[in-house]
Amino acid sequence: MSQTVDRALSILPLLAQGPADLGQVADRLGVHKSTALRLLRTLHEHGLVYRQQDNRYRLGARLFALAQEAVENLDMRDIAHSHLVALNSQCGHTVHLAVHEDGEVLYIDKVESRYPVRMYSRIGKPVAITVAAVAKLLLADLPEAERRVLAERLDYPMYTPRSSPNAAAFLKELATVREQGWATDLGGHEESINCVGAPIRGADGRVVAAMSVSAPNVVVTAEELLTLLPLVRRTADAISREYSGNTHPSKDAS
Amino acid sequence: MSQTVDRALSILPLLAQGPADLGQVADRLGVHKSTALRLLRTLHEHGLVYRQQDNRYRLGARLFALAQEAVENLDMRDIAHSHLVALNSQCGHTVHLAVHEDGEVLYIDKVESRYPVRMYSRIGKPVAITVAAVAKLLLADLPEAERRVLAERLDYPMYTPRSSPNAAAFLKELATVREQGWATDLGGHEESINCVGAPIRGADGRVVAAMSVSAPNVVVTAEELLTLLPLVRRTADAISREYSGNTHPSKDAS
DNA sequence: GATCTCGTTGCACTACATGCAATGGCCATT
DNA sequence: AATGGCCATTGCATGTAGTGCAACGAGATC
Repeated sequence: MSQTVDRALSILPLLAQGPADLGQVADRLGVHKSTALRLLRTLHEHGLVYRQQDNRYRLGARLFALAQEAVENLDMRDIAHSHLVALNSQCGHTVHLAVHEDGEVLYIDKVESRYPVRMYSRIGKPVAITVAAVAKLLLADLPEAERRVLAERLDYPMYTPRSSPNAAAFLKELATVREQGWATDLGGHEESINCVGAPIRGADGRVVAAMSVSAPNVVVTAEELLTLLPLVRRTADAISREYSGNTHPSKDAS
Repeated sequence: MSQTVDRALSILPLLAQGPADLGQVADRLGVHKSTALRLLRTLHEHGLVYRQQDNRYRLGARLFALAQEAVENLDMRDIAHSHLVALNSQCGHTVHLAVHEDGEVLYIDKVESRYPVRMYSRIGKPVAITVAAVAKLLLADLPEAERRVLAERLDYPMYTPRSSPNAAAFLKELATVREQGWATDLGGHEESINCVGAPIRGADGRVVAAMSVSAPNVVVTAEELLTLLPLVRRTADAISREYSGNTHPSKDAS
């Protein structure tokens, strides 16, 4: 909508691939060097790009600060975290929390076996949207039309023989998930990893987040993991209730 | 330099504090609502902001993706990582790698005791620049003038009684570090945590990064930790050599 | 059902971003 | 050393594109 801003922001994914000098940026943007220079300067002032000694530009530190702050200020993460930790201490396995956003699914919290460390290492990396239990939960709740469009748009990489191979199979899987109110990923992403997940709903009943418990085959079989389902669902429901209670607690803060 | 982009980018830190609606954004930007709308739309198209159901905006997923990619593409991190892991496996303690960028110091890698997991949890959070060993190393190598200006600009929070209290003390500390070629943080940030660090230098001898080993008092005393200094320095030097060898290995990649 | 609030849109205006061409610094080549 | 080429930088004239205004519409509130 805004040409100038559009151009400036297009520089970021470009630099994400690696450092580039002024000429390269100008070329790939299709603008004059002086224009590119101005845009880069503005990005630099805001700390989004950094200029290294050789005059090449790369992404800047402020980007991390923003990403960090963004995650920490998510209401959902705040509310859910203690529940996730509690669940983890009961079952010992890795617990994930994820949300859906514009066709992508991303983890916003993770509690790893025994080490209650917020690991953001996965954040930003696209979740395997066609196979992850949390992804199925989040997409299963989309309106029919939106779901179909999204399903057609996706790629269906065969991580393992059990990965959803195409849109039709995926939509069928989503229908099942929608019906039963929970989801699994039994070796669909990595052969030896199984997950059980449950949806977290807002006050209006729509799915706003999803959580899952993951464990490798060598620790517990898929059947054993499934016995955790009631516990997972109870945790998810508890988070749902707490979230519905105070969705916008800090609305007055200005 | 570019007004439009400047305004658009100013929205990001604003949203980092929490979700805001169109009116709030327009007010805090000092522009008309229609203008703010256009900027937000552009940011939205690039995935940097997300529009939630209640029409409030918050930071978007693409931000995480960018931050993630940025870290993974750092030459220094690539080169250093295996060395850090090796050091960790020898001494068992937490190992940090940090760089300096526009007056901020940030961790770009971390290897935690026994769990060779890339933890980005600290990335973005400002390093305690007045006390951390890696910060001292990076700032000590700045040109005289720049160092003074920066030192004056900083805040000097007293995390513990041993924190640098003011610019004068800090500059003196930096002089020492510069002289001896290594640095410590003995309970300056957290009472019970000690660190030893060494600089990583580019081909021209300038400090381009810094690394440190951290351990709590209860595991090893400060004296014992200091015995690791030769090992730390050797590791840092090894990284320096490797880095100097091929600073820009992928320059031909279009 | 009326009123208020907030997001949205079309439009006229001019401020601002753009491309050009010229300058200067840096490195490599002879 | 001197020269030529490359690249970042800058001032300026042009006109495009961003801006604010005002009117519209949807949704909530009483």
